[in-house]
Amino acid sequence: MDGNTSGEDGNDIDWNTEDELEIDNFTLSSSSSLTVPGGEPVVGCGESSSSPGPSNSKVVDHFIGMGFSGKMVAKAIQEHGEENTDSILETLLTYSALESSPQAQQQVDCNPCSSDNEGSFLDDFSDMDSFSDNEEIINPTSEKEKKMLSLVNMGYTVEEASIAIERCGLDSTVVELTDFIFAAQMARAEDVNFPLEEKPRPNHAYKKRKLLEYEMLKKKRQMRLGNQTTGEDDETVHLPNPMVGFGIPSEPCLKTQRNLPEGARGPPYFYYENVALAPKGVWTTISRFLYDVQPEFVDSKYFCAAARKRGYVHNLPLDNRFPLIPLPPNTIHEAFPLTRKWWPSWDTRTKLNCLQTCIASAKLTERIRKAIEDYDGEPPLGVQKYVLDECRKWNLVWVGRNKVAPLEPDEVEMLLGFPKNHTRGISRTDRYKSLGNSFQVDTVAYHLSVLREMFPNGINLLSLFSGIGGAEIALHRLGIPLKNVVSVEKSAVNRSVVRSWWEQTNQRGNLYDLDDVQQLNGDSLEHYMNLFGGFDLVVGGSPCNNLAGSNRHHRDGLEGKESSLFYDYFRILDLVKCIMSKNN
DNA sequence: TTTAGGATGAAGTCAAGC
DNA sequence: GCTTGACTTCATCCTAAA
Repeated sequence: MDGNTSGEDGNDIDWNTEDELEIDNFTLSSSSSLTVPGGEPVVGCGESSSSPGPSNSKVVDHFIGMGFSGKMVAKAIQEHGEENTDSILETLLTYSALESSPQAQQQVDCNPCSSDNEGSFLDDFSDMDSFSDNEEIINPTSEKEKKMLSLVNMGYTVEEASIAIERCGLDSTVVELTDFIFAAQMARAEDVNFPLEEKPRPNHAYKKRKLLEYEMLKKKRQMRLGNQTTGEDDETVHLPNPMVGFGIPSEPCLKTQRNLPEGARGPPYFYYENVALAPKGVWTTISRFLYDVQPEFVDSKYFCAAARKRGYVHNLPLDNRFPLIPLPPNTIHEAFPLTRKWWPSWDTRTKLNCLQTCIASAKLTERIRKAIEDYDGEPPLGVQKYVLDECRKWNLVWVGRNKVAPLEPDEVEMLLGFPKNHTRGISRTDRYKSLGNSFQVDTVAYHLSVLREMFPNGINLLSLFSGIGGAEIALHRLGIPLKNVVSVEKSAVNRSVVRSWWEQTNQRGNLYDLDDVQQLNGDSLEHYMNLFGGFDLVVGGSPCNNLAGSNRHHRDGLEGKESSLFYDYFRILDLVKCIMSKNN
């Protein structure tokens, strides 16, 4: 398969449903003709009331007779006048539906994209602005109602929508209104005194906009799955024991075939990574968003001398995987033979624990030295336990008599499969941090190895949360030419590491490095995809800060400040799938 | 301002024992 | 089945020194 060609797997996917439009157009009345971002009018599909408006109380009786409350009917008539029965009915149906079940009104087929609608991408909220503007032109008398509909369609209550419009003004865009509501919601959630009168600060606007995207994505997901997802958030994804995924080099044939859900089939191939030991429900959510693909949980201790329990969600084939050669050292003593001389018999470790972003201090190693130096032979069991606990916790190795030490950065590089001195040149603290947040290259390469036969002429890669380029290095070491790489990484230090590696390895392709996944929208993606014909692979390991057990302060799950960027991975992947589907 | 050191547990998995 | 304890965890915040 050529790098620029699309696979056939995705051809049977129904890409044609007007998903975004269905999300936006919650209205139940056929009388509602709205203009969408692409400029095409969309007509609702519900029943309409086209009968001429009867006069006075007959209108009230008419709607009360249909089952609406008198109060609701009066309010609707007050808003639209007795003659405008279509609008009255539309409002009544909306209010009624919202009172019963807002979610129930969104039972629509929600395909990931609208292939006929130019520019109608989920991330592009300027579309929503224009949506409002167009409404204003078409039907200025119902502007408030339409804006309320847009807001309640996003999951806000009628009360929240009404207050937002009242406080921000009728001229406000939908985005401004949602920003306002989010500011209030966040303030309530954090129990912070955030007066409703206070307009959201500009520097918070983008964050709240992201949260809006997240809410919409969640709804989109719920709609796609229908009632199946209701109440299933606590469903636990069980971790395999042993954690060997679908196979490891020493046991490669555990599973070679699987039936991917239809929505997961490429193009492009995708590969997502995060910590396996995340709070309950996280992997269920990740799996649901990523097209119901079951995660592959792998501990990198089966690939190298250090544990690294990670979950990988991908749509790659499973057969004919092969490991990177040479195989990395598999035990501590193989990796660090000089430690063997000083290693006490009562330290039975053969593997290191997970390599993290911080290391033990010199004072701790000094305390350990003092704790054991008084004993000529083996220290008492209590001392042994203290020392072993600290050694396991901080991944200490024996470097002298009674002397333990943390791993040096270049040793961490080696264990994780990076080239020697890959991160050299940045501060020691940054090296540990960047390495601790990176892929284990051999593990990732084993999964990606199936791409080598498919892309002999090279690959176009979209690398999100690139870090220090673990995915790029894995592909390079696999012998897969990197034709075009769009690498998105927030840290300038990490970007410089990847750029330096790119130049030192004499890559013939093109590296485009960007700094913020949140600013990667449909337009920029289309730009790059038109430039070189689409992406073959979308890789990303979004921040784990709020998922990792080591985080004592903000282990907030996928709703955490950093870890919520997972939804940007999904958003961008979904956009790429949409654009590629549209272009084929 | 940058860098490094030190103090700070909870949440979850797993195996053993009952 | 349940309980218990051992074990593990891509970290954050504050302070001091350079």
